[in-house]
Amino acid sequence: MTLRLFDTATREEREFAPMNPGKVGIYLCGPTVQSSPHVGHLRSAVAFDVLQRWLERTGYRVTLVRNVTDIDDKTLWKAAEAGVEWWAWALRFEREFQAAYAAVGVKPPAAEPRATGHIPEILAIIARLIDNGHAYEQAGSVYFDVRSFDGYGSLTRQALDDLSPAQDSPVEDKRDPHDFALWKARKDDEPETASWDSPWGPGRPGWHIECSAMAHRYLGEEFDIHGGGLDLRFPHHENEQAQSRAAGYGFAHLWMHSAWVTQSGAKMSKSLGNGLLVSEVLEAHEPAALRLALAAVHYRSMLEYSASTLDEATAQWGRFTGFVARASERVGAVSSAAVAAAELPEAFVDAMDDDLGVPRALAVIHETVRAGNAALTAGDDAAVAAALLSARAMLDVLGLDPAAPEWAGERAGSSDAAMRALDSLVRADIDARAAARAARDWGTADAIRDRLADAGIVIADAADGAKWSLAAEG
RNA sequence: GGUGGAGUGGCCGAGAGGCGAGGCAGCGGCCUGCAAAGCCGUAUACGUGGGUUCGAAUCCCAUCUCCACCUCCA
Repeated sequence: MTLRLFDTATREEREFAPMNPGKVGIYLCGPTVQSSPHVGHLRSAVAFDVLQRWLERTGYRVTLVRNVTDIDDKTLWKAAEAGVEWWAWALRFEREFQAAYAAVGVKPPAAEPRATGHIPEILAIIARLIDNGHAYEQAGSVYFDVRSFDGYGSLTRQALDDLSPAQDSPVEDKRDPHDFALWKARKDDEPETASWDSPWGPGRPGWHIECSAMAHRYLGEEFDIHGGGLDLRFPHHENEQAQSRAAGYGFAHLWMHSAWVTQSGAKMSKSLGNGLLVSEVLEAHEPAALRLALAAVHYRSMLEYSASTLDEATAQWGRFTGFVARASERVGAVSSAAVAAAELPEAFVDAMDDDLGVPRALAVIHETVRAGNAALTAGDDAAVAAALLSARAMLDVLGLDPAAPEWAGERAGSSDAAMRALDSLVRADIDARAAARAARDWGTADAIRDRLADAGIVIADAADGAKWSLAAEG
């Protein structure tokens, strides 16, 4: 079976066929950096990170471009309100987004272009659209002429006459109320640093044009996959596609959209103010657990977030890390090269090939871990080794290999100096408790265990002596 | 009004005509000095009403409820 992906444009799963054998170009709409990231933003990033990892695992070389929209109405407005330069405001949140992505193990993209860094490309594509008769200038702004382009609405099946008018600019300047701004003339109350010279006078890019310009610059006239959150389908992606195709470019072959994180059924969003900030969540939970929680639901299904979501994910993560730690101790650690080369169970491959069926893939991982734990109890080291390799290889595809550098060291077993110091202290307690137990002095033994537990250290007795680990957060 | 999506056991979530995915929580058991971890077992589940079929959570018809996009939004 080969990879099949759901294409928003055709509303069906399509067999993935790259333009160039062995290579995949992906353009992913990144954040508008005007406020702090919430877990919904991370869901989209994690979904496409899993896509990238699966493509890479199955032999593709992936070029993923994720833009940063560092100028828009809200950025200017919010920065002004805060009395900060708009570019400083944008950079502050760009850094927050980068930190959040890194925290949950999202691979850095091949390119991370900013809108304001691509004004020449934006001007070029606008000029091309004017020459083509698909755009027109009006009072220093330039608008896309939706009526001039037959394909308008094809991505999301919208009929122009049924839509509410676009409200990004004064309707009176437009030929059709659905026309949208490619270039916005500078307004008197906007800072001069937020405008650039153009053939139509000083101004700044409209919201959609930057993606067309940057996708063209980094991925060419046509590329394989364009991704983003569900809310971007219309108008953003519809407009992007219209601009690029009207300019004569083939643009994206396949469109993928990730679904919401909801709370009590309602979408989490900046404007609703019900967003759970990444920084808040990570204060109380491990980043890997957050990643697991976000990845565990199919990317096209709503993810219902509640107080128990992270607790459950933490429990599952504990199962994975616990098994990997115990199995590695028993049969020896597996190299990352071996993990990368390991054969994956057929059921796992089938699940991932079926439009990234992570929930089914996770079920295979759980079954593997259970079998591995049973083998550990039975003393079947060959089976333990096989389960360990298989489980780590599958978890690696999801970006959740507990032994990978980004997660190793979160728990006990770290080579970090503080952990070594702690280990030496805890060992003294473990020895004292062992002595008490040998003397059948259960009261003393339990008191030691309780005291360590209060400090967040979990003691587990095993056949070959007691082991300690840090309790899971949350 | 237009477009798209969803209703599955206490909870989260797969599946999409026929052996009840998986996880979390719960309950029973094994193991343990007691625990923890682990293992084994454990469920009148598929919004409602009809219909098709030997058989439907899965197909058809009707109906209710919820959500999203069409304004910034992952």
